[in-house]
Amino acid sequence: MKQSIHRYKASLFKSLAHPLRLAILDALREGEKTVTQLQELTGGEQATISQHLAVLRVHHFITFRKEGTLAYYRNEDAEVYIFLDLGRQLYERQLNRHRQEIDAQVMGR
Amino acid sequence: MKQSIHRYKASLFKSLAHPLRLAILDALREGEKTVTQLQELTGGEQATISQHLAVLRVHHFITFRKEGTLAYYRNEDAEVYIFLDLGRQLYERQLNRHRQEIDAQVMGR
DNA sequence: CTCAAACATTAGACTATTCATATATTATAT
DNA sequence: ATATAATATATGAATAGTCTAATGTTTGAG
Repeated sequence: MKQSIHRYKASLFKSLAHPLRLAILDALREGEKTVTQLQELTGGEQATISQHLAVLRVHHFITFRKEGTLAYYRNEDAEVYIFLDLGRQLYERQLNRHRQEIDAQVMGR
Repeated sequence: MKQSIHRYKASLFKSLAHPLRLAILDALREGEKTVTQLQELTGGEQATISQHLAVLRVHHFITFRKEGTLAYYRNEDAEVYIFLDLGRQLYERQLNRHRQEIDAQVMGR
């Protein structure tokens, strides 16, 4: 049924729809990072980062390996980045459209 | 700053992260639809549909024209569909990975 | 002018997300 | 055995998103 596809797809989008999770994914573009490193790179609290990592793990965007007391997280599917980059194109076009709207309003006065 | 990009991008993803909104966008693939038609196609309540249409409008995914008492909605940026289709590929791969996980567990017993 | 149809908006209840705080857990060092 | 560092998890409060029901608005018909 189409509805269940939409439900699943929506949950996938939802799991990406958070600034900190996007920041984490971006940080992992350049390879493995520990939780502490991600904390420094993104400026989030330890617990908060762990929670967001858990969300990304459940959705198989990332995976990790333990080494001693450290946890090295890494991206699990490079295709996410194609997706995220396309998302970037999308919003850049939308920003332009938005600017044009405002310009039009200003000109119209 | 990167943070504001992540915030904006997250709000964009969030606006797509709802089953009914995805259903609406899918319904609009084949061209203009009135609110009543969208109601029939997606099975949502009138008010609910209108609210979700408003969300999609704010984010410039759709636009509309009025003709008499009818409102004809249509997609505003065809690139959304490239994006949505890529999303589909993403989750299909994840489903497969998930299935493999389960299989591995079953085999391991 | 009045009514009905199509749609939009508002208000409140309900549900889900998020964050911070506190508390586990695990591994290593002493 | 204890202490500490790194990470994870649980809990509750705050916030945001969603739905339903009711009300508004606009248009066209009669």
